[in-house]
Amino acid sequence: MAQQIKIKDIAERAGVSAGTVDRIIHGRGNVSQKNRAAVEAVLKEVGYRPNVHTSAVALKKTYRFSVCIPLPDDGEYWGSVKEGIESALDEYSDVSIVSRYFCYDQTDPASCRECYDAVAEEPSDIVILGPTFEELTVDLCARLDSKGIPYIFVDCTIPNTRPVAAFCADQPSCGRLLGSIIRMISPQDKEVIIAGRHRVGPATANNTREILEGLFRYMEEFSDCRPIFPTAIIGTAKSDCRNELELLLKDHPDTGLVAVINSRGHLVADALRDLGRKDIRVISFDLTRQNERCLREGSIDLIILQHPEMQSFLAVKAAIEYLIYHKRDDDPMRPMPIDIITRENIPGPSSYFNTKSQ
Amino acid sequence: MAQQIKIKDIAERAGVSAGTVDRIIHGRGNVSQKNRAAVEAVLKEVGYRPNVHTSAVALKKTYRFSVCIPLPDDGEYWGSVKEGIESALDEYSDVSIVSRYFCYDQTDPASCRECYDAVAEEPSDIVILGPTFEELTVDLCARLDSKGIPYIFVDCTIPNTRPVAAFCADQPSCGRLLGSIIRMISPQDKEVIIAGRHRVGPATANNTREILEGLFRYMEEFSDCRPIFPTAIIGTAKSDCRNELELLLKDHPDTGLVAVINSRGHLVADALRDLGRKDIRVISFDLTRQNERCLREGSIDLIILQHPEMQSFLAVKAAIEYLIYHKRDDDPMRPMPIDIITRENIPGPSSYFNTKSQ
DNA sequence: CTGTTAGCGCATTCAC
DNA sequence: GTGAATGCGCTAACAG
Repeated sequence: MAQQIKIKDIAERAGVSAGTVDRIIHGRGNVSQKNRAAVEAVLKEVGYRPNVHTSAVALKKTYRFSVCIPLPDDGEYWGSVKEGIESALDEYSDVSIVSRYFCYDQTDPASCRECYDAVAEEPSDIVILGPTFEELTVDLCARLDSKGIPYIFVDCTIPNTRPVAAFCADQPSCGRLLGSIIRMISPQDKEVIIAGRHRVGPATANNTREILEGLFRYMEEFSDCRPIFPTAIIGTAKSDCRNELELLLKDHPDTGLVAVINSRGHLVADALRDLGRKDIRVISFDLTRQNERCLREGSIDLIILQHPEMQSFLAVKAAIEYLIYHKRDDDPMRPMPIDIITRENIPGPSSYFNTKSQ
Repeated sequence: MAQQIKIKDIAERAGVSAGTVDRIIHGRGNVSQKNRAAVEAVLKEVGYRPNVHTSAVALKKTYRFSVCIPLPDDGEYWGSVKEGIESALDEYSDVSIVSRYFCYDQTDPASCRECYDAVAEEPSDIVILGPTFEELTVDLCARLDSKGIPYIFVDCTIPNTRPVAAFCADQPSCGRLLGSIIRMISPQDKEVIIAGRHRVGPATANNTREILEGLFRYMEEFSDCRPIFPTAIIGTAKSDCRNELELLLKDHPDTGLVAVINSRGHLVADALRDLGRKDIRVISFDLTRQNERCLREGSIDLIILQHPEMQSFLAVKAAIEYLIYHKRDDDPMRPMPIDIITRENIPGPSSYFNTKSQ
């Protein structure tokens, strides 16, 4: 197929040695203007693509990956992120990587700051970053930039940073998608409750806000469904959720659908079950273990999913490609798919990209 | 991380040379019982995993891939399959592969037979097979088996064959999924039309039949929606579709939804538009270019999608892994995800697995 | 049957 | 500043 042209070939064409070509390719300096020009001409002409395998073989360097994400609870969102990372490290076990996790409490800016400080001090070759607090992250990225440490975002991206890549779903689209689903499945003449607390203040992540923005914009365009009540009923504790929900339903007995804009749909589903309201449909984000259970039980109807394990898998892959040959795109954004999951198409346990054996 | 143990190490441990170990790993014979036992013991103990890169480097063999699929029209289903293959060949351009396509008319058994004959004669290292006609495929596979040529299925699997792997979505689940969507979005007190011709006879592919089976089984379980009319209105020609649809709607004016069980949803959508029936919702399978247009226009509401380009991408990947080191699983099935696509989550043009550059 | 050896393409070190 | 030389881990050909 393609890719037959070797470094030696272009060396020959340019009338230099392989070593010189290599120096130019890797921008390692110590090359005369004349040779540089000659080689670059050939390089441009032939469209050289290095052989991944031989590079990897020759480069016996061990790369230091720092992974900085919120605490990954098993079966929860960030747990899936971690799984994707592990699975990629396994898939690419032929490149020598040592990974180190730095995890913070995503509800606690202080914890995040502390964690970020550690990351900034760590001598990493690359950082994979699942950001929550915007300002802190901008700060961390500036520090990494100044130390020349590249970083890759998963889950969401942060303005005013310079990541190598960012793997995240478009949040406003998620909101619009939610809107369109609501329009489609909301029982006629019923009210809809939008549930999920939107943390406020400068320390907040964008995702929830962007989802809501997308949703509301969509709802303005298609104003053919009953009024919507943005509320904040989802506390961490089960009882809170149930009580708030009960109060709300007293005011709005004609509710036909609850849309949860975070991963806590299972709390709502269970609360509704306890309240004996089987007639109310539930939509949630994220296929956490609890949500999957509710989906199977039928107490959650739909899940909107932005494959976290795929995002992190691809992040590791991109990191490797960046490090081995300096693959850098102008636009770091890697738009990730958004899926709709029902009981009938729950994805299997093994991620798609991994073959089964081992 | 893992993968530090080299072939040389295990040779040392077993008290033999690297060459012997290699012979055993590759089942190339010419090894004494004693040495074989010793090496296999060590092998099992240490859980050796060969280094992909060095294998690929050392093996400068050029692999011959034969791809045998229905004619890939641009923007249609099998066009996506081809795209996935090309994209994988590009991704793995560092292994030397020559690919050759053998395409047949999926509506014509004679064409398929002829094509299969050519494939059976071709000296391939591996065959990637998108089957349509069951009996012919069983026959081809038997011939490939007898010649020792491995094969991998995409899109669907065929009983009584021995593929290395099979990348396909579970069709009955697709049917059940369709059922659940119908239940969710079908307007109350409206009828539902199931559209799509189910070719009959021994030469038929399974997919459509299995989808229908899944759908009907699901509908039996949840009999809370209005009667369904399995019909066969979708001809190849536009005018046929429109006429048949018009007749049908005369008998069933109260139709609220048409579910198309193949990729021809756009024909129905356009026909409904021509008939001025904007009130009828449309679901279809497969995100072909035409269907994507209708989705954007709003004339198709939902698409059920079984990422054809992902299936074929993974098929090529599996083929490479199988050839380079004889990775073979007991169960060839690789269940593929099924997605629900609306206007708001149409996947981007670049497939997920490929990074953008080059 | 078995050990030894050459070489895959590239990155890097070391003489020149 | 530059070319030649070495080795990464593995495969396959070759010599015993």
